[in-house]
Amino acid sequence: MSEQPLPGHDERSLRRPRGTAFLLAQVGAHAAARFAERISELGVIPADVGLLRMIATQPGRSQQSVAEEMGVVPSRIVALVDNVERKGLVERRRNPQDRRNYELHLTAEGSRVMTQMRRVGSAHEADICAALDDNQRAQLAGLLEAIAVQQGLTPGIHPGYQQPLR
Amino acid sequence: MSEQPLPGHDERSLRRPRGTAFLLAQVGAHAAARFAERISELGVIPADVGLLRMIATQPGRSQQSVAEEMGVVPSRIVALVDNVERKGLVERRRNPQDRRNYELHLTAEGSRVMTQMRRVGSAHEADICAALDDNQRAQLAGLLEAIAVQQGLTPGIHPGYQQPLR
DNA sequence: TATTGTTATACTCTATAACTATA
DNA sequence: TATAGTTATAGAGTATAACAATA
Repeated sequence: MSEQPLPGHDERSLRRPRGTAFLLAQVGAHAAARFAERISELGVIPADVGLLRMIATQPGRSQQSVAEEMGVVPSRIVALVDNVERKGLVERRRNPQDRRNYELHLTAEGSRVMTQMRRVGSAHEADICAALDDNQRAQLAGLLEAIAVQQGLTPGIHPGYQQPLR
Repeated sequence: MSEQPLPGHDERSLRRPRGTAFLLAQVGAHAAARFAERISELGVIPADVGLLRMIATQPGRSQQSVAEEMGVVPSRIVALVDNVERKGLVERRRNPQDRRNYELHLTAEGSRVMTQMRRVGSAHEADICAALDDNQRAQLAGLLEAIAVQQGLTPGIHPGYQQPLR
């Protein structure tokens, strides 16, 4: 093959063509994967985190309201809640006013996990940004924030997990 | 909906706790999703892209070598190659020297798609970075590059697609 | 015996739609 | 009839391990 005189050592030319958007996706996926790794020590998975946070922020919410905010179909919430309920982090309480729906509440254990999650989050933050000084971290946050706003991203929601990627 | 005391207007307090790492994952996932959307017009999916690029860069590679570089199991490459072969973008040619393996080559159509992919990539880049001026884009690229290097990420490889996220 | 690629199998994740129980 | 939640089903994606052909 005469078209590739340099089989593997031209990393410079391999790296340059990739733009900022690719780098963003790559580093973002890495950050998400490392986060998943870290929280696995708490016995939870990324899919649990958003749900737990929503319940912590607004205890007593219904599954429907969670589904709507997450942008997923209600039947999926069933499995999600089953998951965290099985782990003893959340309980379903019948709403006495309208016995069709449940109120979702954190258990004591669930609250404990949420507290630990904040510690894990800080450690994760420090890990991912280890290459940057304080000034650079603020810069990065500002740039990302600008993109997020301009792209119309919802502040707390990570859409990555329900994307088909087909 | 009889919502909680502060249904949605405490976005500030919802946004702040999320650190730079979360923002990175969120924006990165968004960039990946938008990219997937764009290339779907070319009839390819993100999983195809890395493979096509590797074959374009080093025509004639074997499935094994691709599997190794991608960090996935060889049996998965079978389905991946089946995919792009079915689309008429890649062909398997028996290696006459060692008939156990295949040489992977782009077809004419495959080359055409790769060319269009570069255009799509530029448009995508412009879209994602629309909020930033040239100076800021360079800044962002530099910061991300620093993180990527420090975290030991392989330049051309996007690990996000094979992560279980459990 | 080792290597390249393939197939068989099983498991997870997810969406759709039918179903139940309450209203 | 409408709504909250559930279950049944089917389809995609993926990993593991057994397998065939070739070396």
